Amino acid sequence: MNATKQKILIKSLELFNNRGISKISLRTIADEVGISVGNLQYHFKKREDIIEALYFQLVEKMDSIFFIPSDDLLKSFLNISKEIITTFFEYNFFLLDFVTITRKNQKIKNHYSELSKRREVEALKMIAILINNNLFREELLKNEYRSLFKRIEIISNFWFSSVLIQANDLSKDSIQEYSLLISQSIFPYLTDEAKNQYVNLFPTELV
Amino acid sequence: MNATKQKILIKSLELFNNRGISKISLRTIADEVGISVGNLQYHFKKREDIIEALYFQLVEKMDSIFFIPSDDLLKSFLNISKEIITTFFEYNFFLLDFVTITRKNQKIKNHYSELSKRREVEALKMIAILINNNLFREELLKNEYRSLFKRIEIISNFWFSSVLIQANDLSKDSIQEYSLLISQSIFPYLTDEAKNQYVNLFPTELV
DNA sequence: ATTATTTTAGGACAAATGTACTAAAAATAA
DNA sequence: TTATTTTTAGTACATTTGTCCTAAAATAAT
Repeated sequence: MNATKQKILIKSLELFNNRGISKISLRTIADEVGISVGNLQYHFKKREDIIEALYFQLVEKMDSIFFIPSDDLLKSFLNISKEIITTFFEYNFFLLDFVTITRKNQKIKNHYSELSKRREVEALKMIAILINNNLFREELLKNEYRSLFKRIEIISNFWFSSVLIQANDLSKDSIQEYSLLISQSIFPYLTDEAKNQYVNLFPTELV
Repeated sequence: MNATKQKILIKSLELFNNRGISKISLRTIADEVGISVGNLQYHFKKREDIIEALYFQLVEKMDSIFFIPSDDLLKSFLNISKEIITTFFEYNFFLLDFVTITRKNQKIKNHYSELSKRREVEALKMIAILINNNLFREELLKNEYRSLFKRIEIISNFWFSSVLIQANDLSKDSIQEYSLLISQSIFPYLTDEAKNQYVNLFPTELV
C-alpha cells in the first residue's frame, strides 16, 4: 500500500482511539500526518472510507485469531476471548462508537452482522466438541450455550465502553480483569475434570 | 413543572430514542415541539441541560425499581433485571450513546459511577442473603459473584447497542430475549432447590 | 390600569465541517 | 527530453450547529 495512505490509517487509528471518532476532523488528521486536506482526500475520497478501511483491517486481524492451533482444547477456548479483547483494544475507537458507525454505514453493519452469525456457529461447534470431550457439561436449559455465546459476545464488544463510562482512560491493564470476567462465566459449565484444569490454568483464582 | 418544559423533554426523549442523539439539533426539537429555538433556550440554556434532565428522570425511575417488595426472594432477584431493561428501554438513547454522553458530561459520568458502585454493594448483599437461604451456592472462585454482577451490568447497559449494531430497529419484543439471557446466566449458580424454583418460573426453558 | 415578570419569537453570528475544485509539483513512462 | 500520470497543496463553498441578543407578547402582581 501507498506510504501516505499507510500513514493516514495509522494516524487516524491513533487519533480515533485516543479522542473518539467524533472529535477528529479531516483537518486534524491531515495536520497530524503532516499533509494537506486536499492530499488526504486524494487518498480517501470520503471520511467514511477511512473508517471502512480500518474496520476491514480489524476484521482481518480477528480472523487470524481463530486459526491459532492448540492441542489443549480448554486452554485454547479460554484464550480466544483474551486474544479477541487484545485485538479489539488496538481498534477500540470502533467499539466505543459501534452504534454510531453501524447506524451510518450499512456496509459495515451488514458485514458485521454476517460475521457475528458465522462466529456463533463456530463457537457452538467448538462447545459441541468440548462436550464430546467431557469438558463441558450437557445443556440443562434450552439454547443454554447459545445464550452463553451471546453474553460473551456482548461483553467482548462493550467492555471498553463499560470501562470508559466510569473511568477517564482505557488502560491495557484492564484487559486482564475483563478476560477473567469471561473465563469465570464459563467456569460453571465445566465438568469436574475440566474444573480441575481450569484451576491449574488460573491457580490464584480459587477461593 | 412548566408545561412547555415538559413538552420539550417528552419530545426530546422521543426524538433521541428514534434517531439517535447526534442527529437531533435544537432546531429539530423546537420544530417538533412547535416552538421557537429562542423559547427552547429559555427553558434549557444549554443543549446539555436537556440530556441531564432526562438522565435524572431515568435515575429516578430506576431507583423505584429497587423498592418493589416481594416475598419470593429468587423471583424478585430474577425480576429486577427485567424491570431494569424495561426502564432502560424507555430511555434507550442514553445507553446507545453512553460513551459519548459520559465523555462530554463529567457530571453524569461521576453520578453514574457512584450509582454503579452502590448498585454493586446492594447486589452483593442480595446474593449473600440468597446464599444464606440456600438458593445460591457458595463462591468457588474469588469474587465470583462480583464478576457475575459485572457481567449482568454490562449486558443490561449494552444489550440495546448489541441489538442495534445488527438490526435496524429496536423492538420491545427483544426485551424478553435479553432478560432470558440474564436469567440463564444466573441459573448455574443456583442450588438444586433453587434450580427447581427456576424451572417453575420458566417452565418452557427446560431442555 | 399600570407595572413588572415570565415566556415566546426571530434574527444574527461565529465556528466547524465535509467536500469540491483548480493548479502546481513530483514521479513515471514514452 | 518530452509527455503523461500520480501526488500534493491551497482555496472556496455550502451547510449545520450551538449560542447570543433583542424585542414583542402574554401573564401575573400591585
